[in-house]
Amino acid sequence: MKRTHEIAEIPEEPGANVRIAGFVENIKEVGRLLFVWVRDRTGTAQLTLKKTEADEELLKVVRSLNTHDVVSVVGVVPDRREAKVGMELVPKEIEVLSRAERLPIDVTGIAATQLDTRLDWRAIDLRNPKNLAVFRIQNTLIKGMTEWLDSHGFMQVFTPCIIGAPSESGAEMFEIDYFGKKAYLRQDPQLHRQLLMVAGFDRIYEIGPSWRAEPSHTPRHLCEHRGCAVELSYISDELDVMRVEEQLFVAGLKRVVEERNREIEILGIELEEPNLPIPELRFPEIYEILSSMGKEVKFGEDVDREGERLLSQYVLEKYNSEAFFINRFPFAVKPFYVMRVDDDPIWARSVDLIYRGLELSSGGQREHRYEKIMEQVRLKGMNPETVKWFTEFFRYGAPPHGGFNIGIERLTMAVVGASNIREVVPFPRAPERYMP
RNA sequence: GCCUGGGUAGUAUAGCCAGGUUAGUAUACCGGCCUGUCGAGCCGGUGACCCGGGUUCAAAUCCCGGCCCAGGCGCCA
Repeated sequence: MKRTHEIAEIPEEPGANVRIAGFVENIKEVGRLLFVWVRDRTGTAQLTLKKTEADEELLKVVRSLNTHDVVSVVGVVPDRREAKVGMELVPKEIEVLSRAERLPIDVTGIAATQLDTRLDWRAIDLRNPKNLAVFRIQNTLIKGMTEWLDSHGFMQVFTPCIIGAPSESGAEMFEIDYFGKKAYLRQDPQLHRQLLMVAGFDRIYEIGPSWRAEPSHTPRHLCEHRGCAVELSYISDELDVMRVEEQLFVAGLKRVVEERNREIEILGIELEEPNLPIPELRFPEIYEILSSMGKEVKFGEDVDREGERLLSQYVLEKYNSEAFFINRFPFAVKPFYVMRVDDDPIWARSVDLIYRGLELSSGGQREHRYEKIMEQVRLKGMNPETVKWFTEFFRYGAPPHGGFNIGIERLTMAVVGASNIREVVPFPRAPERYMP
């Protein structure tokens, strides 16, 4: 191997011999001394050479170094550590594994490069330790969530990404050629998850991508995003779904608070687990709340972005919570498969989770009664034939069920305080970007 | 898709409204100096007006078209 230790693992004892490897971060010459900073994913080490004492060959190598060259270094831990950047080593041997030209972007933050240019050079941009911190946090969120799901009886499954019929909702789908026939990339795995409830799988989750062919030019939309989608059976109503969702959500955040102090510090963010239960606001009361805040929304209509922000503010002031549920959306603005409130059917048992002013998920209770589903297909003005592949199954027994899909990038974005969702995707897909 | 703003060295910006000598600055890069730097410092150097058309004696600057970006809205995860 080209190394014996990652940089953070370099032992403290003077005289210890190690071999590390990483990118050259900086080279400085001060008087009779030469400093080389080498960084790997765990941290930075400073190589210190005294020009008067160092080996000629070694000096030659050091003088030839450029920042971002990839090197492997054999070195010794010195008696006295004076470097403030991290570990210090006296190098004995430096092997250059790869040479770097001048970087096309700034990764230090001194002349910070704009996001779009950074994304052109993403693999290099991702060398910025702040970016690594973002993905470590994302990884920890997912770990916290999947461990919670696994330990609460949920089974991970994978439903198809390629689907044969355009789905129910209004979102545009990417069309693909499927052996000469039209097929589509799913815009949500939700209908197939419901079919697994019909199958009696009972409690499932899926982490996977969805695609939207919407030319959305906003800091919070992607054409390709990933969700943690959960579906469960034998619920009494949508409140059972909310209780699962909030525990899952907190399990992810808790894990980050517990394990990612260093990354939280690198990013300079603040993070607290929300208290449970997460407050719930319902239609039509929401109209009154907004009205009291000076915003009038017509009865039966959805709230817009401004309304969403006002509700976030309301919840923060009244409940001191950064997260809240919106429940009982107007059926008019929701797809055919949601369950309406039987004795007040203009409202649906349809739930969004909002966190730090951002919509993280949609979900709720689904309609499992065949006649009701067909009635709602008609109410939405859909051709029953196009959804028959889905609806037919409900003639043969379906448990009451519900679920939700938490947008992983949205969640990550809110947690790390990113101003653009593309920051939290290694290689984001947006209307004008599909490379690299 | 609509609205607003923008595109100047590798990167980030000033200049544009009131068109006119070598297009300023920071950083990166190259060279030099400096007995411990840690966003090191100091000196010197290389390096740029998005593309196409138009107005004009003269265009980075004004006009038209295109491409691209940011933000807001819509839609949503």
